[in-house]
Amino acid sequence: MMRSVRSLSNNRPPVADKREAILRAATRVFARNGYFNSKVADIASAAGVADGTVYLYFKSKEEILHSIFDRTVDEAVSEARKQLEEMRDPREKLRRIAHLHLERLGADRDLAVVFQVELRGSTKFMEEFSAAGFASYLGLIRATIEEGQREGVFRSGLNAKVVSKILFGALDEMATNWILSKRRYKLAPMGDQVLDIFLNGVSA
Amino acid sequence: MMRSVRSLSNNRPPVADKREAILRAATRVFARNGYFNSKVADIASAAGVADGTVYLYFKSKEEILHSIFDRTVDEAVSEARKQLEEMRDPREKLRRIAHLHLERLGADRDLAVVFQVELRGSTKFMEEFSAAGFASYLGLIRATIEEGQREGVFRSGLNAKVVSKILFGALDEMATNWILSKRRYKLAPMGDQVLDIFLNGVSA
Amino acid sequence: MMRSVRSLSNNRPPVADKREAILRAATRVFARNGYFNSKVADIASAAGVADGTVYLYFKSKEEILHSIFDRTVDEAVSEARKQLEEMRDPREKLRRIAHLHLERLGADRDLAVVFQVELRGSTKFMEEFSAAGFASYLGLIRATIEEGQREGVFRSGLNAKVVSKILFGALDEMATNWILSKRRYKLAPMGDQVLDIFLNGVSA
Amino acid sequence: MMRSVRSLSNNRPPVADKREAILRAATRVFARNGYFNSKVADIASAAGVADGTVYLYFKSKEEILHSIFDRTVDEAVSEARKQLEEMRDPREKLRRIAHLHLERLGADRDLAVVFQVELRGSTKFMEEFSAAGFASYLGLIRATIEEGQREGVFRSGLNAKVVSKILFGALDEMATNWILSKRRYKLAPMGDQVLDIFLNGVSA
DNA sequence: AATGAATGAGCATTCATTCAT
DNA sequence: TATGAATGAATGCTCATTCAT
Repeated sequence: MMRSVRSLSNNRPPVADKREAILRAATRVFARNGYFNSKVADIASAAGVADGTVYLYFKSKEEILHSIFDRTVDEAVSEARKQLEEMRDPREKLRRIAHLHLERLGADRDLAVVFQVELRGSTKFMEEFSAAGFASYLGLIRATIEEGQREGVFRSGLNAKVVSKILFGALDEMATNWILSKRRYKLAPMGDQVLDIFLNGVSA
Repeated sequence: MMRSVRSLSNNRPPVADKREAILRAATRVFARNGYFNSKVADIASAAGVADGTVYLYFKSKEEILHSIFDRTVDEAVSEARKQLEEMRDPREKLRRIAHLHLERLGADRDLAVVFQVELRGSTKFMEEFSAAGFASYLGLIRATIEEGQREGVFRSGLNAKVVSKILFGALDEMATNWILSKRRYKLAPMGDQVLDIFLNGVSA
Repeated sequence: MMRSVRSLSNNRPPVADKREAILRAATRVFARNGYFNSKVADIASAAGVADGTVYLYFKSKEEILHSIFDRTVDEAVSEARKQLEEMRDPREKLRRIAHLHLERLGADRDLAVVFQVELRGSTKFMEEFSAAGFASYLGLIRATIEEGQREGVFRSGLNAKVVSKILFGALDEMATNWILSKRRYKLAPMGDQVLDIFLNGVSA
Repeated sequence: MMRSVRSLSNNRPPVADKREAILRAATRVFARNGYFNSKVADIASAAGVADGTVYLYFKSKEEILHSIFDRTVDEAVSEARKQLEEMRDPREKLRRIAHLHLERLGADRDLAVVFQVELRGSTKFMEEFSAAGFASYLGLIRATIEEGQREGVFRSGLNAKVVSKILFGALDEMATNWILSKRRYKLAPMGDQVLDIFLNGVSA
């Protein structure tokens, strides 16, 4: 009986706890030193575990980087999907996507650095990156644009795939510049200026 | 004797020759293996010089990467400035900038890979990157936009700095996607689609 | 309840069971991967116990190797002693020793690999090896030879100690070659050829 | 001209010198600590070179061990071949082989330890070992025995292959015991006792 | 007794950089 | 200028062993 109670309340802590701690520590360490200059030992000590423990949860240093990406994109996509469900206006949907995008990165500078800088540093990763979650994220934008085209809100002559990249690229650049800027400002509001121009540009 | 003949018939300064050869070799090597996985010995052998010779022209491996960037941006900016001089319409100027941007990267895939992928992999570099030539490039776009605003062609309510980043971000994303895509297509024409939306979006 | 039932129906001491299982598993694992490349975790899983359990029966990985040796030599020596008791002719005794020696190794290739290869890889072990059971094994041979000398069957001018090493070395080489050979043949019969020459060589 | 003179007198020193030094140092280090417990850093420092230098001459730690073996066996075989050339009596030839065998190992205890102990510690190596130089060494003994059989000096009923292993095994055991023994004695003279019995055993 | 998660010491190898020639 | 042999600092990962449960 004790066991079943414990099982319910204490099922993943020992595992999930450490995995989480390592992921969080790695985000911090990668953001500060860069992926290649970060030592696994740094991550371990930042996470409060022994070096070897890292390898109980991740196969390699590279897998840690991948996991940060995967987890974040998965969360972002599913959160966005959920919020978009109850919305109708494609313009509003794009605004929401942009807002969520910048909000999430703006809320965690370390995560933003990893996404905007560290994840870009290898073609190999960029390719997998492109193949996996990134595609589903771009697909979300694209579907909304096509939806708007069907509804006659956006110009139908545009290539939705290219258009979605334009929006993504603009948002991505906002995030990158925000990271590099010394002056601190809020990232999320930049989305409005991007959307203003973008929607104006694509509207029918 | 062979040597003296070669000296006579070969007017290019041997120094510039080798510097150039190393830079070109490094672009190729970085593009294929990634910066961190590229060995200085690989670059040297690809350039046809001894390992140590690399250090007669560059202080370090990192400086080679910087030099690739600097040389290209300097050329790009001065070429753009030259061409823009004889133009009046801000819209046409932006079209020209976009075209030159994508034309240059589209003409040299290795260079494009270095610019879109390898140069992004370190915050440190991104910061210097931002500080140096990149700023002057963004400044070029920004000046053109402000010019358009003064002439009443572009909406005056827009923040020219942000607007220039949006355009850059969109073009940048086109370049990155082009590199990662397996299907081969021409990069430069993508500029038209970007400009269509962008100009539509910012026009008064 | 299950447990008590199992306890009742299972007369073999659980301790000896596991110790045996670990020893057997280790012989297999060492033979296949070599001592240094074998992980304690492999042995544990091959034995069907948890990693930590191994340390309830053995102080260290090295002690497992020693135990394999000790158990086998002890068995071999006592079995040989027992069989020799009822024999008189020193020549027949040596034949029996050789036969038992090769029979035992020939019956268990994994054990043979551990004896002929893995046990040789450390001076430290070789020294203890020499000191312990090995000495008693060589002593058995030597005593038989001295016996033969006293009886006038073997030449009395020979140094029994050296002679016993010669016989052991020849048998040992048969075993090593048998392991390394790709072609499968029976090991035990090789003993006859060794004894033929050996006895011929030492006979008075 | 200078060059050709230098080439003649100074062709390998810088290379051969260091390769030699590393090989010698490795023999010493392996003999004292065992192969698996020897660090490449130990070998390097014992050889008076930097760690990295070791890898300019050897691909890996394992290759160093192989090289020690190869060099020694090659030398031993060619030296033996040379000396046997001018001899006729097969019995004398075997005496010479045994003498050279034990003489060489007896003259360099470290080398002997590597040969008798360290080289035995891995099936993988033992197999290559068997395949390469070792085979040619055994072949030398075997050829001499067959020669003796043709001349009617040795019993023709014996399997020369097995007989050669018996002799090798006996000599090998002398060497191993010599290493393990605390009491210091000369190794080479043991060969006479082995040959006494062996020749007696195989003679027609 | 048994478990297996956690530990952390240990190490072969790489490679940017130097410098004697 | 050019060379390339030599350097040695740097680190991801393994795995024997421990110990709380």
